[in-house]
Amino acid sequence: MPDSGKTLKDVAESLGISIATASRALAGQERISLETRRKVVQAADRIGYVPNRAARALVSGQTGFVGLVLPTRGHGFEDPFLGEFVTGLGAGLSEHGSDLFLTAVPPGESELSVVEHLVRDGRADGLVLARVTEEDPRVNFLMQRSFPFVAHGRILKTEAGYNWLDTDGRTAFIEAFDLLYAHGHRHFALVTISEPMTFRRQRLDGLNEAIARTDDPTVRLAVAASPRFDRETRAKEIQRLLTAADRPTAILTLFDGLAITVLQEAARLGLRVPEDISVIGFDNIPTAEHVPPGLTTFDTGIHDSAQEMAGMLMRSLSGHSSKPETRLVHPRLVLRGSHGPAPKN
Amino acid sequence: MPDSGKTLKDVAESLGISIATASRALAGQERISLETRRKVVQAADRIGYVPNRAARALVSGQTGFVGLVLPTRGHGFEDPFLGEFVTGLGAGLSEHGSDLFLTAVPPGESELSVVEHLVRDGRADGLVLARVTEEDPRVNFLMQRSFPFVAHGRILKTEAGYNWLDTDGRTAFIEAFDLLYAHGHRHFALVTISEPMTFRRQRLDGLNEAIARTDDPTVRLAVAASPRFDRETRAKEIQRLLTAADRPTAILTLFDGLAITVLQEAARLGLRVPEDISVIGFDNIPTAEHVPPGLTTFDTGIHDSAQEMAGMLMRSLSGHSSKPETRLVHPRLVLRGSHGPAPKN
DNA sequence: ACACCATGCGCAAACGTTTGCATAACTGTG
DNA sequence: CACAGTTATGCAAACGTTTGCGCATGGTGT
Repeated sequence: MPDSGKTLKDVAESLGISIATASRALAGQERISLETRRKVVQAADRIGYVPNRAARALVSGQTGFVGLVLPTRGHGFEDPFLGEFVTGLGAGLSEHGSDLFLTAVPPGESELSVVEHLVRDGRADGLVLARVTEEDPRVNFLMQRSFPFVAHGRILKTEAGYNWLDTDGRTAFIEAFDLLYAHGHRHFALVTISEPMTFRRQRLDGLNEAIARTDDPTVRLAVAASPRFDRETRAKEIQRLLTAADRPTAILTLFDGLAITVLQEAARLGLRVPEDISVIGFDNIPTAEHVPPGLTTFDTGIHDSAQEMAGMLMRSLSGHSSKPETRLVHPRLVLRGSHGPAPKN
Repeated sequence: MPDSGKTLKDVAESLGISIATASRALAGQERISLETRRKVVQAADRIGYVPNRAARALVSGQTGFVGLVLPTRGHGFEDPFLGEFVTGLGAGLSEHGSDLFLTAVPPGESELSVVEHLVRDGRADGLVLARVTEEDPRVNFLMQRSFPFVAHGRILKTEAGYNWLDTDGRTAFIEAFDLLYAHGHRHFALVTISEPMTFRRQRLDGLNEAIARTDDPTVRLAVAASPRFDRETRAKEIQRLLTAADRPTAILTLFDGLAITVLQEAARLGLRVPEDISVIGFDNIPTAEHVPPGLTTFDTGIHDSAQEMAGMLMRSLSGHSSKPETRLVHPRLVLRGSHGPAPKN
């Protein structure tokens, strides 16, 4: 309630001019004498006038806000991803004078309904979507309403038609496989999640593609999937993998969190990394550097990606380019200690 | 521009009633016949009416937004702290129907000027402050304008007078010291930062208090400080500490990031942890669990704290309690492998 | 001298709500 | 049946801005 309340009216009155003139003078574009413009700017500065966002939004339809919908996944970020992502976006948006707002999805509700609500109440000029699923209803909804947005990740069907930036998990997994294959590994495993996230499919595709390309019938692949945030079954699945009679020697994982669990379970079972098994992660979270023997993984440069996404969205907001932009980012392989030659036996 | 645009007027017209009546029916408080209320709610639902935030904000002065000012500290979160903090706030605010927005501080500008601007343009109903410094100008500015806010951390002078939640670093450091002292350590070091953050002072005070209380003249304390985000001089300072003739056997650090650097430098110098030196961190970041030999540290429950801060702010917004709330959270000591008995010599 | 145009400014409407006040309709009482 | 009291509804102002339009003013061309 402590409305500071210096309005355009105050500025105008202090100069004996009309509100309209003051508004135009500050806008800077309209036909206004240089003289008055100078005076108005000066007066505004002296009085401490700051334009009211709500009023401006009401008439212009532009809020200066970009929204990000966050699932409330129990406590905090299971995903270290989000921290970098949010600051990257914030940095990118601030370059264009916009702010980022987060809205948490209440436990009961669906992400889609939250997005629908957001679009309708005019809270945001544009939206950012993270964690796109294969048939993400949010993407389809926003495209249909032609509401400006940018997504991290692709849906299956349409690769264009909207602004997206994605990590090229396919080629990354090919690279990882080739590395391990070159090290003599023939018995692989993939630790993945059960949810239908597009990146899961992409990486699996890459892996299968690489395997097919070797045309080597001795190559085998086991898969262990568990719900993304279910630590318990995750650990169980990995144990199953590591204690199987035909234990794999090379383990690819969908993201570092899974790889770290693999390292832990391996340690518990007395398996040495990388002598007995090689493990490769994805994302290069901070812990990857410190968990022994150092996790070989892919750096996705998520901060910069998010910043670029902000730019994509702002461009599509300003209406300059009506064509959607798309960008595929190639992650960088970070070699550490968790991979090595296949054990001989 | 794709303004969905179902307004109150649409709802009213579809029922042949006035806008005012429709508004009141949806507000739910006013004297309205149960009959019309039912009809209006139903019509609104059918049409897909969602109240326009900007218009509502303009007249009511309430935006439904709470702001958080983020320093853009190079790339991403140097601070794992912020990730948890942001989601905690988001969760807490969503319970009350508010959203959190982040505004990054542009490189040139000061945090204070951003805050001033925020307060004036009516973007937010309230503000959240993080990383409070000893004489934080933001706190003083907001108190003086009696703008609703809640801060994580205290300024030096006033401990009441505004809503704050703080981690009790003083008693935590006493606890840490006592633990190490009981293990026979007599030669201590504190690795800290150069910035005048209040929590730095609090923890140092705690440490000095604990030392004084032993009344043991053989206890010594060395201090190594470096700029918070300057990795290089940080490493140098720590090296200096570890290679000194009278190398300390127990090292307390202001936060886990510093502790991890200590562990790294110790490893590089061939020092064993905890046999040669004990190291204790603060914050219990995810990496703490995985960095060998496991970092003994304090868990601050920052997610829950942030969520509670959201509650404090919302209460002060609703004007229920005009008195500021304050809360001191005691961090929980997490025992891992990085501390042990003092080496004999 | 006239018409004409460019320039600089003001008036007032509009954006979609909320809300104080007036008014209409209804209820019960004498 | 009149009156007061209650209840439900409508009218219109207000929030602070932007912007289309019109109106002066003064300069330029013929």
